[in-house]
Amino acid sequence: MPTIRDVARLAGVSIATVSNALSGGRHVSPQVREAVLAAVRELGYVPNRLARSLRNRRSQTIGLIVPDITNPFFSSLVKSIEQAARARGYQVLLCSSEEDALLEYDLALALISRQVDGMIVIPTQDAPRYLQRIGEKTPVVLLDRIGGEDGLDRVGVDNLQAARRGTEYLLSQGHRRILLLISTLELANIRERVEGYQAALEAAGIGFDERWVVPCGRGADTARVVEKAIQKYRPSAIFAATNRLSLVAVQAIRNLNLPFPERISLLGFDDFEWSTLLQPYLSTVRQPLEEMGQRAIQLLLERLEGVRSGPARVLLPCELAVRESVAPVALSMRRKEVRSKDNPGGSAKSAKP
Amino acid sequence: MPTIRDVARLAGVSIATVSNALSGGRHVSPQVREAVLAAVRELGYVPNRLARSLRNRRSQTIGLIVPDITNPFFSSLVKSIEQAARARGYQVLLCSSEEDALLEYDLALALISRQVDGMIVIPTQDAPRYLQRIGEKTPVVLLDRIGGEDGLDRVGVDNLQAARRGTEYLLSQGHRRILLLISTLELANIRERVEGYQAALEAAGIGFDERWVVPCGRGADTARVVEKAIQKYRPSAIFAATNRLSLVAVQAIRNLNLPFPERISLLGFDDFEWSTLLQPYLSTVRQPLEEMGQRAIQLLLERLEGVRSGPARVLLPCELAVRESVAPVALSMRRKEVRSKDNPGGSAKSAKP
DNA sequence: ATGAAAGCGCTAACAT
DNA sequence: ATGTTAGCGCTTTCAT
Repeated sequence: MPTIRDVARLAGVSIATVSNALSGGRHVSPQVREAVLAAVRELGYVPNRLARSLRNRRSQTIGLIVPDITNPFFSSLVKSIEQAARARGYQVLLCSSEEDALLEYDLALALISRQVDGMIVIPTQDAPRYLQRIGEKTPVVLLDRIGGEDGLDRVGVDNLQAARRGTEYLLSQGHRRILLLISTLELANIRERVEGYQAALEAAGIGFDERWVVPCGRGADTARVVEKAIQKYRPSAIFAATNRLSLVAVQAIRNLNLPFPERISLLGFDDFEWSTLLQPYLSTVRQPLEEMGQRAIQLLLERLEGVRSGPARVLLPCELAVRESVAPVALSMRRKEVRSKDNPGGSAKSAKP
Repeated sequence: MPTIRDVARLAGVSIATVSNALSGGRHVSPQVREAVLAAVRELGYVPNRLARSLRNRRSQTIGLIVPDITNPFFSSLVKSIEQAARARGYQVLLCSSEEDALLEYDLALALISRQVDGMIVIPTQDAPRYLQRIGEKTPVVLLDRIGGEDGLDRVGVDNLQAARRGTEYLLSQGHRRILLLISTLELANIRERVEGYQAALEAAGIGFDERWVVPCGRGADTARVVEKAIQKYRPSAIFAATNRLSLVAVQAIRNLNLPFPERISLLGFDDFEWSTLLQPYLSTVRQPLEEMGQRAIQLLLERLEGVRSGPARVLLPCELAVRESVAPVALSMRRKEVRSKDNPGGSAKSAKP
């Protein structure tokens, strides 16, 4: 690989001049500049960023860790972050932690080791301690999974409001028996969605029963879990708190051969392109991916440029994407509901056919 | 950020000893080693990889460029590559070219600039010239889109055989009117799939008509294009040569309100998890993602370790994933087919109810 | 407008 | 078993 010295020699100038001709540090006469560029072309010279960053103590690079690059929610977020970063002259080093806290830690250290100027992290767990430590020395922005307390900048959505809104929508369609599918209660994100669900139910005068909140975990057999819950509680609607869970819910509904959406409605969380495979088209609570990415970059760059010192918190609202997977509850269902034993809200003012 | 000097000072040893204690270049007495590690912990020292790579002239890093990280086919490939690389002690720098040849070029230079030891590229176009030039100095392995001629290592699937196999399967189900959906003929990958389709048809004594090969491009309105083709040619089956096109095909079929798969069958290319949203479950020609990733890494490391000098070519076979989206062609269809005017194979021995 | 030289943090060759 | 030092490729003073 040719170095700056080779270019200098070929162009008949000093290495300082080459550096300045290329990076524009100071004035270089047009003829010399041309000679340098010609030498660069002839040699196929590409500056060594490692050396440059080492010298500058700045890499113009930010790290990005996401839990699973295979999940369209995260990969869309990645896309918006990369675009925003590129527009501001930064490159991003992208890592996937495979939802593995240990790997995530290793990746974070690897990024530090590569001298990133800052990093954006969607952690596998809320507010990992190691990230706080890193955050004391290197700017860190937490994204999406922003539960827990620490002094880090964070960008996420208002999960409580979003889930409440989604649940209210289901209620407005006459649903009273609403199953909530969640991944795990370990993430504050998810807990807030449960709270939103609960708040909406209670505001509607319907009791909240935590048994109707079904943790599905990550196992391969989660569809079975959902099927059992459906059989046990006979919901008229399912609210899937995660895009993966929409998938699982669909499988369960099909396995049980329930008319969909006539007999059972489904509302998802997170929008994703490939969901159009589903018929009826999936209605979802949509997160503002584009804006989340942009705000994360913005916060990080503010830090890098020393504009701000106190931690910032950005909470974005979600909106409802109403499509076809939620149907008004059937009258027959409502009647049944009143008689039902294990209906948490059966006694309320819900059913009046 | 603490440096190796800080650690040396705190531990009361020389920087060489710190280096050796950490990287294990030569023997260090247990006590000294402990002192060094203690100092490392106390300072929160993380070695500077930039400096290390600069000095070593080796980064233990490989670059990976994929056309679109959002596409599950590519992101799954990424996953398998990262795993294989990690297992061999390499880190990967992942880039998405957004199907943009110019951006791809920039990214490749950026990787060179970061002194990657080699790179794996799924190019946006076949055998880009710039990659050949890079390949003369830095090991490059072409993946998936391996058309064109140059001296680079390549790993891909046997597209001709795969498409032929898929088409034969459709034929075996009685289909004679098979529409082939492709993205663009610019990729050899796709051209080979067309050839495979053609070969299968001709082997079955059915004429090949290039009008039945529908280029869908990347536009937003590709579903309309497919709808029109369906209305014009009235196929009994669609073979989507790309996972994205399976999506488009499904939309078109629905918009046309055709009984699926009874009236029209669909065979996809590339398997992907989220396809289970589709009912009936999508049958596909499945590419061996795992193995493709592993072989790519293997080829690259062989180069890096100088085991091999001539270019290698790995062609992997695909297998059929038979599920539900392909139905035997209905008898009524076969009759209709014989009368049809624009049926490319109508005159052949195809229909004999 | 240009050149010479120091030094970013690290490893390895040469010391002892 | 450990220390000293040159140098990886670059930018940036300090010269001229």
